Amino acid sequence: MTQVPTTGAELFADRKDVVVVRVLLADAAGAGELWDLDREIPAGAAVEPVTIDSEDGLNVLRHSAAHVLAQAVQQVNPSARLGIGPPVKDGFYYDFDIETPFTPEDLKALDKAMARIIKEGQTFRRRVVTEEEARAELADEPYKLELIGLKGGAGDTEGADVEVGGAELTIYDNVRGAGRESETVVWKDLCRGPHLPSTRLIGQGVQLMRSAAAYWRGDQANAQLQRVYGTAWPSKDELKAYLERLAEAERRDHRRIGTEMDLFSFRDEVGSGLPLFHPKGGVIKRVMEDYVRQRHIEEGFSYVGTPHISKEELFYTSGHLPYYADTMFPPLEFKDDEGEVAQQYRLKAMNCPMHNLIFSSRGRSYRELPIRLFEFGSVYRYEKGGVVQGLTRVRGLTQDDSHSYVTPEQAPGEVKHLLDFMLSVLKDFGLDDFYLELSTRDDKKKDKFVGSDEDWDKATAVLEQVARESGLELVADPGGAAFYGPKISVQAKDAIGRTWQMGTVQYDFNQPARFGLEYTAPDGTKQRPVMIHSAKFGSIERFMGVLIEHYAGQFPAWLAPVQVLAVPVAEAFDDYLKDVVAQLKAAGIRAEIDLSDDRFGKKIRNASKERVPFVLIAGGEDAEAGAVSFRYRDGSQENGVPVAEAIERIVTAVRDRVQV
RNA sequence: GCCGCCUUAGCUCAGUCGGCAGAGCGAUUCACUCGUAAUGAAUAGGUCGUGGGUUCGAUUCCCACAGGCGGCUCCA
Repeated sequence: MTQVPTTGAELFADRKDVVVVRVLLADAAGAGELWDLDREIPAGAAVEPVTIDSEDGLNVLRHSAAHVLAQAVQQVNPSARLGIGPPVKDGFYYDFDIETPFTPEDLKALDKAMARIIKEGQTFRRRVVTEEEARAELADEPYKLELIGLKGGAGDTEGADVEVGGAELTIYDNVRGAGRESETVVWKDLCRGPHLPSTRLIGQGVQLMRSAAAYWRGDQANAQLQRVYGTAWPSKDELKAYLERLAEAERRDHRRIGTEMDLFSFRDEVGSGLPLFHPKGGVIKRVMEDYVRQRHIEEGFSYVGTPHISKEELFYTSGHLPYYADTMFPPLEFKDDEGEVAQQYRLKAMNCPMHNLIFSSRGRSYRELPIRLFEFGSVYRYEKGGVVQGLTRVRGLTQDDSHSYVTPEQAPGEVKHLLDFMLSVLKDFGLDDFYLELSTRDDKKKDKFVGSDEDWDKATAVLEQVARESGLELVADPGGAAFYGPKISVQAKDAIGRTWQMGTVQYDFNQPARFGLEYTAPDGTKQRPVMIHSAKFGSIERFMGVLIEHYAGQFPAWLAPVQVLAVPVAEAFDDYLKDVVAQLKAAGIRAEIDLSDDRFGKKIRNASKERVPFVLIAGGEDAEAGAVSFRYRDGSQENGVPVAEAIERIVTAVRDRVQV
């Protein structure tokens, strides 16, 4: 508790790592606010130091860095108009309205200009202004004026609250030579703050990364601004560590590894977003499918099959076409004798309508429920040109898609069943760090969603309850629901900490009504089932991409395209290893032998580049002992393992799906 | 779909300020090759993404389209 008016700077004069303070006024509740160090703190307030390496401190650092970027941009190009400049994960950005987009050379020049401002040690000085004053001072900054007009409602625009989110409007002056006779304000910006006391504290952990266009206030209908992204860290070493993490992510990029390991390709001749799986990628895909199919059957699902195309009326019945016409491939038209279009077919973008028809193919009894239909459904979605990306966003994909038809009473139990099942499947593939996202309807845009308020509330409540009972972290995603119902999606963290959206469970009260689905209840009345959609890993293509990056191509043996590569030390041992490989193949192992005329060292190098889990080597010592030597992907080795034991060890590792 | 950048051999990339196109890896052939990440030599391989335009001449300059990369918007 403070006794007399003071400042954060005075309170923590001996703490160089304190960059702002968290202040809770005497009569206020909540977590308090972040304040600049030089702001006067009234008596009775609770004050906590905030250090630069804390989450709050990093955000302040990055926000201040964004300001220096904006100052540098206007220094170089005074006609650049300012958008917003918030901190984001690992860094910051700032949007500018500028005549010509930034080039990489521009970014280098801006990096230098920022370094000069940082080195100079300018002071960030907070100043409260009235709306009229702010409008007068920022007359040349149309975007800032717009934000002032939005004050209060600015929460709708991501990042805008860092400019005008506070209770009062403030402008930050960047002061050169503060406290001296010669002090001058060299730049200013509308900003909520807080900031570091001095630009000098930004230090050398800052680097501009790239520039790209971004719509003003995130709306496609608005002007496009030029956004500059930067990263900022408390020290140069942390910056280097971050850049190394980016480099590691690039080395793991499934597009690069897919080419290196000859797993798949995309060809202009076929079209954007339509992958071709090569033999080795085909092995991975097939193993994934075989395993997931078996698990579904064990969990009470029936494997079904449906066509890739259908008359388009089906998608009007389901309700998809009016909502998603622009992401479905255009129709295939059949003409009659007069040349008039007599029938249009569509590639399917979802499997549910077909499964509904299987349900309705005959009368259904309550005794049959739940009916669980499952298939690897190939669907085609005409994703917009700019969003197609590797295997993670494609135009032709295979969903491990299921639809459970249940009574309303059975619905909560089935949602739980599906969620547990999905998590256990993902764990078997080596992902075990999850959180859940609950996507709900946007109440302001009800026309984008079909169904009554009661249905939505009920469905959302069922999903939310099951999600909470899972014990996993639950994140809200308002407005993210499908048009026909809310969904839970599973987000999984990979080996280097990135999160990926995996499968979903969706509650659908809409399609059963549109398709007139019904079952006969015990009392003889016709009742409407609830339908629950679920894809366990979303799409096989995306999941394979995620697995490639998660494992950096070093798959556990059960998924590896080649599980064993035998490498003879010299030609004399070819026959010995051929026999071992034959035994492995007989045991169901994908084993190959390197009979090329490369020298031994080169064969080891090749095996290493192929990321084969087990490299088996045999030379004179091994052959005499009836043994082989193991070489693993980390370079470790184990010599003289008897052949029978080696085979047993490999078979066990594959069966138990363990990483080696 | 929008903005910017990019597209040269199977892969990774040089290069041509408009005048017959290059390297490394990979492939093929030959020789060599007994212990844990590159043996050597030779050979083959390219209408420089596609289509138009400008020009005596275009891989190079201009336009359109396709594909890719990074963002934005979107993602049943």
